[in-house]
Amino acid sequence: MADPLSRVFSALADPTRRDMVARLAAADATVNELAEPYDVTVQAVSKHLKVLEDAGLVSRSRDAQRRPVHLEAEVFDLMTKWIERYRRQAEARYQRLDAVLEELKNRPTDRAGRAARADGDDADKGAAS
Amino acid sequence: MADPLSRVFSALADPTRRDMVARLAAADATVNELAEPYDVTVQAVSKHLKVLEDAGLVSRSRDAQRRPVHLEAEVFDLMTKWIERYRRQAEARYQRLDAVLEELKNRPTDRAGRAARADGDDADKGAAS
DNA sequence: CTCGTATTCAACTCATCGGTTGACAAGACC
DNA sequence: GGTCTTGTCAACCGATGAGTTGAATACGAG
Repeated sequence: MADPLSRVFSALADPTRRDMVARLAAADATVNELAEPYDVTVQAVSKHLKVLEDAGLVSRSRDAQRRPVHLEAEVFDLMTKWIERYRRQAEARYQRLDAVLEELKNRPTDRAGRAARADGDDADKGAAS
Repeated sequence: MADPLSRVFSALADPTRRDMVARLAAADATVNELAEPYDVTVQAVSKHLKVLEDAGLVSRSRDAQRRPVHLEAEVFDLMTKWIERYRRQAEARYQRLDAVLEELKNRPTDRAGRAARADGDDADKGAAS
């Protein structure tokens, strides 16, 4: 799964990982500190951190044998941008719903869907698996 | 995987699904229309739609044997709220980084991480797997 | 050098995911 | 009533994910 957006979304699709991010938003922490509240092994948490790190959500520095984990908030922008784009688009479409209905009335032989098309903006194309 | 947030994130973790959402933002579409650009079977696309529907991102009405698919933009808010919350928190923390460093200087015997803690806001708690 | 602590690596299990093929249900069309 | 179209359901397959245990690495403290 190469693309960054997929990595970020799927990293946050796990409640444990989301909780870690929430805690890291408050303060940096070591692996052991992070692991403490959950009843899974430290190894499992280490794996979760690797996922978050691969997604760019988190970075680790080095302090003796400790590896403090730090939240990288910038990556959030990647998601918010994607989301906001299509949310706005969908909402705009909702706003002019009456206009669409109007156009459908004018061509009753045509099937739905087709009519409203053609203003399509096909970003993210070719990203299909 | 019960919780709604996980469902939404993981639904959007797939590029094909994300592309469908992008196209649905422009216009409603039938399953076959949606399937056309991808070189997978219609059944696969039907499955993808089920995932999106379970996440609440999409709804289907009935028009004879067709099932027009419609994007439900409201669910996006769930994500944006979550994201914005922790992004803001993390950025605020970044802003007052110098203050934190100051405090660390005052207690040089204490280990990092510990010091910055205790202002923690532990939302989403109990959501851990 | 040895010991304890913090973290990761390796190998394994089990469940879920994305995809397939094949059969089936529901309507429109003749 | 047949048949074509649209869509879903069921069973299966290979890959990946989240978890485990057990061993290895890296470093600081005696």
